[in-house]
Amino acid sequence: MASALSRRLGKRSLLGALVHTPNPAGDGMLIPGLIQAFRSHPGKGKSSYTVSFEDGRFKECGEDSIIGPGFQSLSSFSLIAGQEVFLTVNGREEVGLVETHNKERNEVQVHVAGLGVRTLRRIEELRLMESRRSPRLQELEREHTRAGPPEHSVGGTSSGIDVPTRKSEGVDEIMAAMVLTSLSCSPSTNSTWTGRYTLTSSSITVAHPPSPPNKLSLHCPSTPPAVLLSLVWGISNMVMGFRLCGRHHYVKVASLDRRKAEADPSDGEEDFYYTEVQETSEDLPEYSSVPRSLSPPGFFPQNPPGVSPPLPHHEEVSDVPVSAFLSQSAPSCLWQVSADHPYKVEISQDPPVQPHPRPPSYPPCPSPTLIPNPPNSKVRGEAKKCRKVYGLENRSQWCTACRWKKACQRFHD
DNA sequence: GTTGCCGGGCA
DNA sequence: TGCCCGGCAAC
Ligand SMILES: [Zn+2]
Repeated sequence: MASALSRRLGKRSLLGALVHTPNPAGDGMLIPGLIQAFRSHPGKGKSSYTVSFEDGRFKECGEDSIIGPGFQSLSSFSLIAGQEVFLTVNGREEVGLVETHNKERNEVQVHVAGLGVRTLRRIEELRLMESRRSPRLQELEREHTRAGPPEHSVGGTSSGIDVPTRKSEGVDEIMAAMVLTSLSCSPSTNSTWTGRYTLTSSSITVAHPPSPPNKLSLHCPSTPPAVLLSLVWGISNMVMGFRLCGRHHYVKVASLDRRKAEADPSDGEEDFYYTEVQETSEDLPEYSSVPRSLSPPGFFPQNPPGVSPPLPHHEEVSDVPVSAFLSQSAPSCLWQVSADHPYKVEISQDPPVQPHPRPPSYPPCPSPTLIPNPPNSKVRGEAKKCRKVYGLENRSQWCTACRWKKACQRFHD
């Protein structure tokens, strides 16, 4: 493989799913949003999700206040007048506005302006999202759900990491979560990579609540800890900015083979690769060094430039983006960061303060570092391997790989 | 020379 | 898949 750099990591999840939640403004309207982050509360048996709204706000929602595939059904909610809903009228999908909702009798009066009619429906017949499929199929599907148990538990008390077995209409673009806790580095053989980062874990751990100093655990032997600067995500990738050895690094982590992961959900994992996309030198205030164009336009209009989409840590709407805190230590809870956004990642020429693109002198950085190795260079691991440890005469004590003259399994570098 | 291990062969 | 080894590059 060209980049020689792929790692399996991450759990597929609901991240990126289009859902509806009660408007944080409190007007009772159910408004659309995207699942941005997921958090499990170990021991509590409940999960909460960070939902972003079209106006750029964020809210952390309990799973029982979210409507959508893999979450609650609309039936358990009260609709207020003015709520936009979709319904099937004479075999065609129409959009209408709720006028009244009688919960006891399960009657919702909907005004379908397009047809100039008012109709009385049960709430089960209403949808918050436009269907892409034919209403006929919708009806059939509804018959099915009525007849049998749901495919997966979406009950309000369900706990743990629920991975949907089905994706939502219009949101079949659910992308796997991008998650990682730590990176280690070793020589690279690819020119676009300025280092080889090996994911050593499969989750991104973000302390809760995030608090400075933001530290990213880089499992790079004999390097100082890296300081996380930013997490910015795109359609199928995430750019992580961190400072190490006095330099700023931007590593793009992207989904490698999504289709494969889709086809094999039992696997529960997905391939990602990551690439260093930018490196600048120090002297920048933190959070000011994120490539600006990385901020998702559109969906996060209020993001201050240079700040990643937040991982809110409050129950209420969070207007202030919060940077992530990555820690090697066991976190109290786990965030998974969505890697799915409707925009393209472009790496901007983020102008560092200092005008020279490559100053002749870098601050000293211990080795191994994230500095690139010459392409195609083959580096021998530091660690002593079975052969050396046990000696030729004790070949029987070697690990199998060593016995077979393969890469040692017992003593990793 | 020694060590680590890739790539290939064989059963 | 398990096993072995030629050969090469890093030390
Ligand atoms: Zn070994």
